[in-house]
Amino acid sequence: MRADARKNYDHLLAVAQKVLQEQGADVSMRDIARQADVGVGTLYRHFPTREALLETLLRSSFDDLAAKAAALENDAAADQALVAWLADIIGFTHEHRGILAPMMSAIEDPDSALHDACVRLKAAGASLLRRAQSAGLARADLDGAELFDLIAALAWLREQPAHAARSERLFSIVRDTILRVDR
Amino acid sequence: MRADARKNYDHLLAVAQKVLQEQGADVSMRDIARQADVGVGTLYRHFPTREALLETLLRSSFDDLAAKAAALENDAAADQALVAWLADIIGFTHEHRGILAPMMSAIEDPDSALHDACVRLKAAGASLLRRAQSAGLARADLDGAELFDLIAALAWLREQPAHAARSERLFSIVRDTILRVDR
DNA sequence: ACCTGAACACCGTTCAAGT
DNA sequence: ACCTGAACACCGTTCAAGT
Repeated sequence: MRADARKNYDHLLAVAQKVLQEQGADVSMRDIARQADVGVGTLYRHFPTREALLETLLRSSFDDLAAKAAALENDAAADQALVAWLADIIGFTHEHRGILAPMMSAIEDPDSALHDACVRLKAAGASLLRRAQSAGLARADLDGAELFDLIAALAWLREQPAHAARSERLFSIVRDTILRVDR
Repeated sequence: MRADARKNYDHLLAVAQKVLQEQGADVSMRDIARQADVGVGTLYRHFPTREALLETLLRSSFDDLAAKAAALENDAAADQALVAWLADIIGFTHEHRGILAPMMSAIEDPDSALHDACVRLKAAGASLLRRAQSAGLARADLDGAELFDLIAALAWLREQPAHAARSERLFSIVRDTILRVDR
C-alpha cells in the first residue's frame, strides 16, 4: 500500500472507532469520512461496505471472544463457563451499539464481511453448550442455533433503552432456562 | 372535515394499508404519498407522524387484542389464556412487519401516537399473568414489564429471517419458562 | 495508485404559494 | 380549509476527473 493510502487507512480506522463509539454502528458513512477529513470515495475505497469497516474495527474483539470461549472449554464448571461466555457476548454487543443488526444479517449472508466472525461465535457457543449438556448441566433439548437466538434476543433487549433496568433479571431468567435450574 | 379532505384521508388510509402490508411499516412516507397520488404535505397534514398513521391503521387490531385479552380473563385455564394471548401478540407483530420498532419507542414516549395502545397491551398481558400466577400456573417471580420484554424479544426474533425455522420452538421454550413447566 | 467530490437516486419534514 | 411540491438538510454509493 502506498504511504498516503496507508496513512488514510489508519486515520480512517482511528476516527471510525471514535465515531462508532459515540454514535453507534449505524452512523452515516458520510459522517465518518467527514470527521476524518477525507472524501467519501476514500472511505469506500478502503472499506467497500459498512460491514467491512465493522469487521476490521472489531476483528480483535471477535478474536478475543473466540479465545475466551476456547479458554473456557477447559474450565472446570461447564455451566458457569457457558454462562460467563454468554454474558461476554451480550456485553460486547452492548458496548458496540448498533452492531447486532448487521450481525444478524451477516449470519445468513455468506458474502458479508461479518459472516465468518458471526459463524465463529455461533460455533463457539454451540461447543460450550454441548459440553455443558454432556456434563448434565444444561438442558439437552437445545441446539446451537437456538442458543444463538436466545443470546441475540437478550442482546436486542439490552439495546432497548426501556429495558435497561430489567437487563440482568432477564439474563438470569434465560440463563436458568438454558441450565434448567429451578428456583 | 371538508369533502375533498375526507376523500384524501380515506384514500390515504386504504393505500397505506396496502403499501404497509407489502413493504413493511418502515416504508417511506414519500412512497405512501406517491402511491396515493397525493402531495407529501397532504399525507403529513392528515398524519403528522408515521406513528399517527400506524395508530390509525392498526387501531382496530389493537382493540381486538385488548378485547381478546378481556375475554380470556374469563377463560377457565389461566395458563392457556395467557399463552394464547402471547401467541396472538406475536402473530400480530409478525403480520405487521416493522411495527415492533415503533412500538418499542412508543412505550417509553408518552407523546407517541402509539403510546396508549402499547401501554394497554402491556397492562392486558400483566393482568393475564397475575391471574395465572394467582392460580399457581405461572412463575411468581415475574412481573408485567418482564413479560412484555420476553414477548418483545420473541417478536423481534420472529422478524429475523434466519430465525423463522426456530420460531415455534423458542416460543415453547419461553412459554414453559413463564409457566415454569418441566419437561 | 490513490484521492476527490460532484452526481444520482433516494430520505423526512416544512412551508410558501396556490385553489 | 386544504392541497401542492419545491426546498432544505440529510442519506448510500458510484465514478469521472484530477494528482
